[in-house]
Parts: sequence; C-alpha cells; structure tokens
Amino acid sequence: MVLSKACTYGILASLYVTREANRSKGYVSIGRMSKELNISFHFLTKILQQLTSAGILSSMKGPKGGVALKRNPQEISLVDIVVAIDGMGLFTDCLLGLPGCGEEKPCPVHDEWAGIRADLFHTFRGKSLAETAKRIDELNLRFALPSESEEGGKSIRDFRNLL
Amino acid sequence: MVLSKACTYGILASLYVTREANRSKGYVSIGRMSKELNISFHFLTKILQQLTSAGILSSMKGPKGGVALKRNPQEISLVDIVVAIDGMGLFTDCLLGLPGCGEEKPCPVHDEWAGIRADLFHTFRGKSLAETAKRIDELNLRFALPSESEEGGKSIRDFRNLL
DNA sequence: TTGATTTAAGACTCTTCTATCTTAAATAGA
DNA sequence: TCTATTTAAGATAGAAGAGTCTTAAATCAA
Ligand code: SF4
Ligand code: SF4
Repeated sequence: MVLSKACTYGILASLYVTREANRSKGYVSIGRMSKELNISFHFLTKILQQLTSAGILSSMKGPKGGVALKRNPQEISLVDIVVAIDGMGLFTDCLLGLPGCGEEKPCPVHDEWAGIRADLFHTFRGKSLAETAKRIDELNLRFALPSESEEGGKSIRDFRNLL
Repeated sequence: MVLSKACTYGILASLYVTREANRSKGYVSIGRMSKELNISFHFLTKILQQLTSAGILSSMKGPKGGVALKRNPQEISLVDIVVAIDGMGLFTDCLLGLPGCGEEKPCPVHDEWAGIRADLFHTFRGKSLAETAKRIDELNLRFALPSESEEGGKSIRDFRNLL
C-alpha cells in the first residue's frame, strides 16, 4: 500500500474537520467523526494525537471538546498530513529499497521513479485542506469509508483502462 | 513501501538471472545469487518459487540446477515480476484505500493519483528485463543490496531536491 | 463540588509481512 | 547404485502494522 491505513484515515479526518470548521465554530468531536467516517474510534484517536503533536491540530478535553485545525486550512497541504503520519519515506525512499539511493549510484529504474516520486510530492503539496474540502462539496466526492452494510461494493480493479 | 521487499528482491534476482544468461548457458544457482545480491538464501528461494509458478522462471533441482528465464528476456517486463509477487494492487487500488474507487464516485485525489498510478504501470510495463539488464552494464548501475560491511551508507533522504 | 463527557496514553491483541529452519524430492556424477 | 548437491514445500519465529481496550487526566455544566 502506498499510504498506510493510519495516513489514509488521517487525511479523511483532516478533511472532515476542515468541512466542519466551515459550518460551526468550536471543536469537532472525535466520537462523532469516527461514526460518520466509519473509522474505529480508538484508532482514529491515536492518529489524531499524532496530528496534534505535529502541530496540525489542536485538541480539547471534556464536554464540547474535540479537535480543531490549528492553522488556516489554506496553509495546510495534504503533504503535511502524510509526513506527520507516514514520514517522508514515500517521497525520498528508493523504489527498490536500496540503501544509498541517489544520483551517484542509481538503480536501473531511478530516473522514472524519481520523476513519479516528485509528481506524488507535488500533487500532495499542491492540495490544501481548504481547496480539497471545497472540491468535495462542489463535486460531491466521497471521503468516508463504506459502512458495514455497503461493504459489498469492493474495489473496482479494472486492469484494462491502464493499457 | 511501494513495492514489498519480496517484490524488490524478485526484480533484482530477475535482472541477475538475465545478465547471467548472457554470459553462460544453463541454470543460475540460487545459492550463488543470494550471496552476490546479499539476500537471504531461503527467502530468495521462496520468491523465486513464486516467479517459477507464475511461469516467468523455470527451475531444475540437483547439481548444476538453479533457475533460468522461461521466456525471452525482451518479452518479460518489470510489471510481470511485480504482478507475480505483489499483484495488481499497486496499479489498481485507491490511494486512499476506499473500496468502490472509480470514476462514478471518486475521492478528492482521484484524478492525480489515477495519472500517477498509470505512469507507474507504464514505466514498469515499458521496461523489459533485457534492456534493463543492458542498461545496468552500460551505465554501471547498482542492483544488489549493500553487504553487511557497507551498511553504513544508509539512504540519502534529501528533502530539498523535491521542492 | 460532583459527575458526566471527552481526549491522552499506554498496554494489549490480531494480522500480515519478513525471514529462518527443517525435511523432502529431484538430479548429476562418480 | 550411491552420494553430494540443489530446489520445493511447509513449519516456525520475529517484526511491523492495524486495531482494541483500559485507565488517567482535563473540562464543562449542574
Ligand atoms: S530508482 Fe533511484 S531512488 Fe529508486 S531505488 Fe533506484 S537509485 Fe534509489
Ligand atoms: S483517487 Fe481514485 S483511485 Fe484513489 S482512492 Fe480516490 S477514487 Fe480511489
């Protein structure tokens, strides 16, 4: 998997918080978020703690507590979330996992992977929480996991449109 | 990690076999290969078994036994190795891991990821074992893991050249 | 102040990936 | 045929990721 589950959930949760912030002031309840996104409450809590200690979210305990964006959602990019949870590895590691990766002694797929890797980085870096959340509303995109009942859907794995 | 360790090793081993095939006829010893690539013998054996049952390699037991390419190395692409070991997931799965991924109900990063995913596929698909092995010789590229002694090198993780 | 609510933190379980070890089967060569 | 060599196959173990559970600490409201 390219992104860890934790990272995926972190992105979805960040977008959720961004949208809620547009609707009402105050902190967003993790319990409510976990229900709406179909993510395990305790697992989600752990992930959000990472984002909190990374300075992306702030949190508050007690009734009316929860998490909130610490900075302006236009200034937070998806790469911030990814790095906070999965680290920079995706954007810096060798595709073949060879230590000492680099221009001096590249492996056979270096040039191509370096380009794709940079694409990935720039894609995530160019997407702020604010505009991504906005696009969700405009285009009615999905960003929650499927509920137990609609699990039947499975992934569409269409090999042909890649050719 | 984008590719599993097993898949990485499978690619390196395939390239090794391809190069050996240019030098001498017959089967390539897994024991010798594991030493030169610095990959655990038993683990490598298991991976090569996958490639054998996938029809990419043929194998022979006993003295002078080993593995050999079953088809012409110009007709085997890196995507064949990846798919045989890691499956098609990398080229078909959602980046966010949402089931039901697709055009009908895409997630917020669909368009970008679909493009990058396709790039990855075409890159691997466009690289045959033959030409990749050739490029290794021409450009003196690396394709083995570092030995225990040169482990010091570590990965170069230069954040800046991505910006 | 008291109690209900909510996040924080850490221990714990479960699964998957990585790697190792043992035994069996096949082959070449003496 | 007999023996050494080499891959095949399955059991086992270790590490990391994913997910759960319990207890503690902070906060609000009555
Ligand atoms: S392609 Fe470049 S970055 Fe990837 S493993 Fe090879 S040397 Fe490293
Ligand atoms: S970007 Fe497309 S492929 Fe990736 S998770 Fe979203 S819908 Fe699925």
